[in-house]
Amino acid sequence: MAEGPTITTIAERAGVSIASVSRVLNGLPTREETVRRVLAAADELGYVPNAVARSLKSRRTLQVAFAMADIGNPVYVAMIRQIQPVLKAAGYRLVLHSTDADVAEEIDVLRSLGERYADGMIMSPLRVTDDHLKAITAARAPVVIIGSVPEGTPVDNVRADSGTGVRLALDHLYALGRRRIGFVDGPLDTVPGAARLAAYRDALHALGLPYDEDLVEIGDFYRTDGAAAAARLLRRAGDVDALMCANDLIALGAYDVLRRAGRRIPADVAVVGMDDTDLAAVAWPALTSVCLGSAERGRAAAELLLDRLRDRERPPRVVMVPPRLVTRASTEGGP
Amino acid sequence: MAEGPTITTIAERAGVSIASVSRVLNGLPTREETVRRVLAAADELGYVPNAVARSLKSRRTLQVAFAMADIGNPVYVAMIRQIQPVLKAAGYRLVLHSTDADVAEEIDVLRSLGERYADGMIMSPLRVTDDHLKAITAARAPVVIIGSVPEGTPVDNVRADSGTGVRLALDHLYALGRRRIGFVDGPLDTVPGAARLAAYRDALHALGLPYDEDLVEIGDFYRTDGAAAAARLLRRAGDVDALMCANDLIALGAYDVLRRAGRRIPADVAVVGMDDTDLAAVAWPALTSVCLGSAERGRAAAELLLDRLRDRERPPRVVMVPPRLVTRASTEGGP
DNA sequence: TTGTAGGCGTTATCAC
DNA sequence: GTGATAACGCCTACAA
Repeated sequence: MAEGPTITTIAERAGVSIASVSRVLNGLPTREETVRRVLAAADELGYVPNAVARSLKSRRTLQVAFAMADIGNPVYVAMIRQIQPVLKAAGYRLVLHSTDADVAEEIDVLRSLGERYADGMIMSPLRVTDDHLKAITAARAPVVIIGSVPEGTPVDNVRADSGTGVRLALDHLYALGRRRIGFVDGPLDTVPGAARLAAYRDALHALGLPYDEDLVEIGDFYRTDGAAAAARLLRRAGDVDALMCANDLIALGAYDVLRRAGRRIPADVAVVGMDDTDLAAVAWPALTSVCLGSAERGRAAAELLLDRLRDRERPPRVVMVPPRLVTRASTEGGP
Repeated sequence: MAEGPTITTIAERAGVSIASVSRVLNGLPTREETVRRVLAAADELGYVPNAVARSLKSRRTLQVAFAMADIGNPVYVAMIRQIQPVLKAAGYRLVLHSTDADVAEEIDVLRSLGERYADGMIMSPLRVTDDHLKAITAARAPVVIIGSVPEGTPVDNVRADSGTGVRLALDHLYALGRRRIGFVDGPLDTVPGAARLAAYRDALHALGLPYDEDLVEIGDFYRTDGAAAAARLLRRAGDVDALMCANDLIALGAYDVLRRAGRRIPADVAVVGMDDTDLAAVAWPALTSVCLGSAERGRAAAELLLDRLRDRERPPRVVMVPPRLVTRASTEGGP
């Protein structure tokens, strides 16, 4: 762990100037003899270029940050799995930020881009406040948002269509003969929470079903909150025959409650989740879930960002990833 | 996204030297008037210090890298969840590397520390080859290994005791009356794969049960491989009444196969996994699993590394995290 | 083709 | 207390 060699060390060893060393190392035209001596010296010394010094000069860090609410949610893991190889192939490292969906922390992370430790950032916020929008446009490096931002916001943006997703799920449940379809949502001040509730109402309307407040409960996007909310719903509307859940974690929470209440899935209550995470396939009965394309969204975001890093001036782009219903055992068969 | 302000900009604006700016910004004793003018200028300009320049000077990046096989395995997610906050509290960012358990890539990642983009690294390799050991000791920054390295290797090291873990599981199965206990392992050239097989043999011996080759199958540490291996095992040893699996993913693969074969869990075949990931609790029936303390190991590794960054000279430390059997429905009741 | 020198933005050591 | 000034390691005009 001695002091590492620098181009100066190499220059001395090879008997040339540091400029020549730099040229050789960067493949610029150089006399063959010089090339040989420099490479030999570099090799003997085990030289590795200092990324920090290079960054200071080049004004590029070859790092990209990814900020999400909680890496415990498999949705984000699915995104990272796609983001990482795309970045890596382009020579970028990935820096991770967990924000706990805390607005102040997300703003902070955006502001931290001013430290120039990364060339750009991918962020997947649950809430998008005015402060977010300000921080995004003020950010010192390009930002790609996974999630919906207000129309016209000048930001590269990858969005899922959870509205259509809810619609797909409700159509499916309706086709199975379910008529008392409950909805367990996440917080209404989050973008997905609000969008999914609206979509639920619209879908009911389109199906000619009444909107019944007793059938709706709000928790948070975690399993335990989902369980609590599902329990409340079940108490209020015991005749529910299907549960639409705003994500897979909530759905698994609902599983726990339904089991404890002695309701069979799907015979008594069909359950649909959202995000189609790995958990959906593992759960028993396997969980029908609306796939919002987390993997595709991650990949698209990474590509948008790389593209943006190549051309800062191109107009912002919006990528829509269509939803897809993945039916499994939790909705098979009738009531 | 204009060129960001630097201490030079501030110095001009405040009518002082860059040295004074630096002093104020670093809280060194300065005349009050100067402090005020500098802070005012910095504030007006929205100054944020450049992390790269600071790193070049200070020779610290305030970044730590974490390298693991595959972020798709919840074990690593559990580690990250602990590592991240610990690092963050100490002012470090987290850089992520997925290596696919590829030895060459892991060596590469270790070597990349020579670029000095991180102050240290936490690595959780499946295989530990001689090349690993060489690369680790040659690394230009401190490395903490999660997993077992040969006795006496001068490296900070956090290890689980999967041997004892296997023993706990087999004792449990034996107590439940199981006598034909199969074992689905991962590759034998991995450290955990080899250790767990040895432990399986020892445990059988201690219990007075014969070692039967037909009861052992090797796959990889993924669900599909686990399923294939379990299927082979089932064909060869149809009378198996329990399956010990080398991790949770394998166990879930075994679930699939057992179900397809019409075997009830646990009535016909009890199943035990390893790692006690989130999946174990979600699966149905809930999976009994040996908790190897992924979370604790992550936290311990982060703390070892931070500690090492404070004192490069202290002797290497080894932290052992004891295993714990978490019993769930997949092993309840007798044959 | 090669070397000298300046600068990227900070910190830190000097004199003043 | 404060201001020049020299690093940190690299890249790149510009000169030779």
